[in-house]
Amino acid sequence: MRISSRCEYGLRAMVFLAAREDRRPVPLPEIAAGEGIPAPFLERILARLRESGLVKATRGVSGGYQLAQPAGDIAVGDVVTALEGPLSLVGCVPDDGGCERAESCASRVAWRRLDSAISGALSSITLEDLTREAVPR
Amino acid sequence: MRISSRCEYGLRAMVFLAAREDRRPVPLPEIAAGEGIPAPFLERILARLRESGLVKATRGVSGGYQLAQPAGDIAVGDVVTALEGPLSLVGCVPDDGGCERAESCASRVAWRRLDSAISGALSSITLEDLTREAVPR
DNA sequence: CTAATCCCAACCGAAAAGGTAGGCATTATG
DNA sequence: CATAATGCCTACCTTTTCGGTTGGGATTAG
Repeated sequence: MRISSRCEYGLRAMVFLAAREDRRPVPLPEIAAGEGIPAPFLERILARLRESGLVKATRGVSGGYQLAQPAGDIAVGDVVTALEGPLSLVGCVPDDGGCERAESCASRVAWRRLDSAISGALSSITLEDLTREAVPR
Repeated sequence: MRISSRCEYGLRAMVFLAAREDRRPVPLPEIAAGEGIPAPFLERILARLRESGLVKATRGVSGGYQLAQPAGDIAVGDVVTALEGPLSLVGCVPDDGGCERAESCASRVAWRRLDSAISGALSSITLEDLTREAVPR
């Protein structure tokens, strides 16, 4: 089980934006260079984040991207969900997807516990938390 | 983030074996039919589980598969790891993979916490736990 | 006007997922 | 010994996803 590059890059970009205390838009090439992410790829990642309402973009000269909400209001899980789609480990978690065995399925118990462990971890960490923990160089 | 069918099937098969209190080998077609898994696919899944020492196989007539260890000694994480490979969310978790930013990387903090949440959940549930929780029909 | 910037659609190669087909090796049982 | 049930193995196939590129268009500050 591996986090996709898309998701990894996306979180890095969000943290990068969160670390910019000045609230002016940051141009994409600057994020890409700062984080070592291929620019065209990052562009599509930011498009998804924008569609999910996590960042807002300003076009034209001196435009760029900013967080759409305070860093403390954006959880890591919001970023992951925006980029990976809804977190669903198996078809029957969290909702039984029409599988008639679901109620008596022992395996499902395991996936549900895993699901809540993941959801808990991802929703409890905000971008603000991460910028505080980063060691400045 | 989704569990692969391979992994889902694998856990179901393991629980199926664990539920067999009689310790005689269970033929593959019986597992496949009982769990609704394509037999040739299940065969390759069981091969991996055997290579990892989680099940043992007996060939020939009246052969089949059995758990290689008591159900209480096999954690769900063992099954997942056997089928999915080592659980590594990103290249730098749990070990920095030569990334010189790793020490000061804010995102890594998030992945590490997620990693420990997942590892904790997967290692704390055994097959025995699951067979106890299953609702018999 | 022009250069910087975001926006968008199409394409591409590689890998993995999910599954199938067919044949070989082993062994309990009659 | 013959046979049928079983596990073991290799190769193949189709579809989807991943990671990324190309090329062009729309917007806007200076």
